[in-house]
Amino acid sequence: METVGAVEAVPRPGLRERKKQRTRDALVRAALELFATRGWEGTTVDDIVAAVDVSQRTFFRYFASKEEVAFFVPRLAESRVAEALRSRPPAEPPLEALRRSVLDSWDEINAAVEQVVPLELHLRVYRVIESTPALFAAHLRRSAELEEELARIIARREGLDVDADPRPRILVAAFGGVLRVTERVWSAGEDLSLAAMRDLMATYLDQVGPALAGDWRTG
Amino acid sequence: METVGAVEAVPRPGLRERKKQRTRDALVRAALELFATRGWEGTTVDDIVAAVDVSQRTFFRYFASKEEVAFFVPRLAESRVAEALRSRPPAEPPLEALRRSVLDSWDEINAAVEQVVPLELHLRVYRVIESTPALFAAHLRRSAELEEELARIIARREGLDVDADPRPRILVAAFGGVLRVTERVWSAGEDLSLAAMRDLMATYLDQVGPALAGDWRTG
DNA sequence: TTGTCAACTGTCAGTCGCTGACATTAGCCT
DNA sequence: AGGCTAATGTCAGCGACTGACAGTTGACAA
Repeated sequence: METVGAVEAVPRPGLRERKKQRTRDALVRAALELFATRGWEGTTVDDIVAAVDVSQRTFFRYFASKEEVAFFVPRLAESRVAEALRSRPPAEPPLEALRRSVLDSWDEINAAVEQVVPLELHLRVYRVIESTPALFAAHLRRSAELEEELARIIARREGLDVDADPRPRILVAAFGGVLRVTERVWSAGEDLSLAAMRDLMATYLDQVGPALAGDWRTG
Repeated sequence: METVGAVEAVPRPGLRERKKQRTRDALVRAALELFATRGWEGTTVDDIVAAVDVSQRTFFRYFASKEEVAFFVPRLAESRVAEALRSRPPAEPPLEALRRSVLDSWDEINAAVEQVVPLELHLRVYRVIESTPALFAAHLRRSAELEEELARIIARREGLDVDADPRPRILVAAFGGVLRVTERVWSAGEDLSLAAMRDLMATYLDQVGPALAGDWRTG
C-alpha cells in the first residue's frame, strides 16, 4: 500500500501538480490585485496573463470565465457554510442551525482565505463586486445556488421533500435576504471588521420576526 | 401654452415616432420568439436583426444589450408593482401593503403585457430566463433593484430613514425571497395559470411566519 | 539514461457582443 | 422646395471566449 519514499497520508504532489497550483494562485492574486486597483472593466484578461506571463488560452483553461476568478474567494466561503450546516445537531430548529452555521464558520473561512490572498485585498475586491452590475448579478446567482443547497440540507434534516414542502426554501430565502442586507450595510459602513459583520448579522436576524409581524408603529 | 393644430391631450405622434415604435416592437417580438425557440445562446443579435431587417447598430441603439430586450416584459411588471405600493393606504401594515401591491397588480400587468406580446410567449421566455445562468443572474439583479425601490417606499410610508433603520430592507428582502420561491415552484409546476401563481404566492407568504418561528416538528 | 506517453501550454484563426466615427437617408418644418 | 436634424447604415475595432493544432515538458517504464 505504500510507494517507496512516499508517506501514506499526503503523498506530496509531483512537480507538475505543484506548478499548476502555483500558476493558478498567481493568476488569482494578479487578477484580484488588478480588479481592486483598476476595476472590473478596466482590467482585461490580457492584463492578467501579462502579469503572470502565460498565454490567454492558459487562463481560460484554469477559469471558465473572467468572472470565475473574481469569485475564487467567495467560493471558499460557500462550501464551508454548507459543510457547517450539515454538521449541526439535528435537534436544533432550522433557523437556529442556519444562523449558527454562518456565524460559526466565519473565523474558519477567513483563515482559509488568508492562505491564498490577504484578507484586505479580498475586501477591496468585494467592494468592486458590489458596485459592478455584471459582477453583482453573478454574486446574486451564486447566492441563490447556495441557498438552494442549504434548503436541501434543511429538508433532509427535517425529513422533508424540498419539492413537496416549500418551507425549507421559504425559510432559506428569507434568511438569505437578510444576509444580503447585512452584506450591503456592512460594506457601506465604516467598520469593516469581521466582528462588526457578525454583530450586524445577529442583530438583523433578530429583527426578521418583528419586521414581518405587522404594524411597526404600535411597537 | 398650446401649439396651433395640436390637441392638448395626446397629439398623435408623427410618422417618425410611430416608425420607431414599430421597429422597437418588432425587435422585441422577433427576439422573444427566437429566445423561446432556439434558446439564449442559440440566438445571435444578427439573427434578431435579420428577422426585422435592420442593421445590428440599430438594435443596439434601441437596447443597451442583448439582455435588455429579454427583460422587456418583466420591466413592465416592475414599474407597476412599485406604483401600486405607492398608492396603498398609509394605515396598512407594511407586509400587508407589499402583499396586496403584488397580488392586486397582477391582472393589470398581464393586460399591459398582452399589448406587446402574447402572454404564452412571455411564459416560454421566462422559462429560458430561469434555466440560463447568465439570464437568471440578470433577473436576480433586477429583482434586487426593485426590492431596493420597494424598501425606500416602505420607509417613506413609515416615516423612516432606510439607511438608519434596517427594517424596511429586511422585510422586503424576506418578502422578495418568498416571491422568488413562488416563481420557481410555479414555473416548474404544471398549472401555469395566473390564478395558480396568485394562490401559491398567498399561501407561501402565509408560511413565512411559521417557517421562521422555530421547530417545525412540534407544530 | 533514454524513450514513450500524456498532460500542459502556446499560437492562430474565428465567433459574438458591443462601441465609436462617419456617411447616408428620411421625417419635419418653414 | 429646401434646410435642419433625428434615425439608420456602414465600417473598423476591442474584448471575451473557443476549437484546432503544434510544441513542450513532467511522469514512468524499459
